[in-house]
Amino acid sequence: MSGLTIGEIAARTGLAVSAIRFYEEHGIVHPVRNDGGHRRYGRHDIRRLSFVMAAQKLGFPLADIAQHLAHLPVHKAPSKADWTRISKVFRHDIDARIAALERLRDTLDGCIGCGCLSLQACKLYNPDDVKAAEGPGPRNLVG
Amino acid sequence: MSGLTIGEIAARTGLAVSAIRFYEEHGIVHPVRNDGGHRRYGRHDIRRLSFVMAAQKLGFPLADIAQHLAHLPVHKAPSKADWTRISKVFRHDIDARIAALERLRDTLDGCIGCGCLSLQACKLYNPDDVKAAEGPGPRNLVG
DNA sequence: CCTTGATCTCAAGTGCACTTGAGAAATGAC
DNA sequence: GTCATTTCTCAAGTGCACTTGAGATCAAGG
Repeated sequence: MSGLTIGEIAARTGLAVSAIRFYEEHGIVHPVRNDGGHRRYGRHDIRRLSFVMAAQKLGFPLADIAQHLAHLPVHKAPSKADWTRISKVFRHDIDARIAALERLRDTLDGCIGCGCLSLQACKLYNPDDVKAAEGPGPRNLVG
Repeated sequence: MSGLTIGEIAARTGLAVSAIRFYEEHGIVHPVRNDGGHRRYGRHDIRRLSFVMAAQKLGFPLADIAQHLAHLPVHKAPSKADWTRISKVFRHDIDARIAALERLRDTLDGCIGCGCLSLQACKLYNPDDVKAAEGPGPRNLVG
């Protein structure tokens, strides 16, 4: 029970080996080393990395995610309370995100009606409504 | 009625002058030049740029946005049909995004219940559910 | 052993979306 | 006509999130 290799972790999470090493540099995982200097991971690291992937999809920058994870125990499984606390932060953010998208959707519905021909009235142009659409700031949703 | 300067466009959209020039390089706006070689924009360019800002918040990469805008007339206001078509694409994407977030939220609710202590059962870890959360891939939502 | 494949470190490169800087020319109020 | 402000071009730099490459070492099956 010496732990999982980086390759096994990569296979289980779907991440690239290079990405996992990169995450280590940024304090997201903290593998121990075996006699040969190779990284050995615990099962809880899979969950940390899964959390990172989920959080990234939500638009959190890595630094923020690392910040959250810094509150979890490093080498053992976090307690139920630990995860519950973090999950609630997520839950809150997701709710806000959904609300923002719904506002944007309603705004767009208005635009479809008006054809966006009126610059003064256009809700897409209107700063307040653009602000209401605040949310991600993403990268590649359409692939 | 010689058109708006880049500074005026920047003021009206909230974008940096450098960003607007950058967008021109990427085919998003097509200002004309005055005798001195300075860019002159039309009012419709404000709307094009507002569209870009909204689309970026939704996670569209610039190249895709430019692709969409390529279907609008360059130097005059687009027709109602033009905007309606584009708005519908947006509407579709927003609906999908909301659905994905709702799925993720439900998943998280499950995790709060279970405390994410079971690796096998954890929905955040479960590949299918992670896939269900597919969506953005953002940058900076928390600021 | 031997060899094949995984892993190691460290430096450099990539892609996106811009920003910054330098030096020159145009604009616009006085 | 003067002068601060704005704009111009073009090259280079920035930040994030990684990937790629080079050269060396470790691990494990036959």
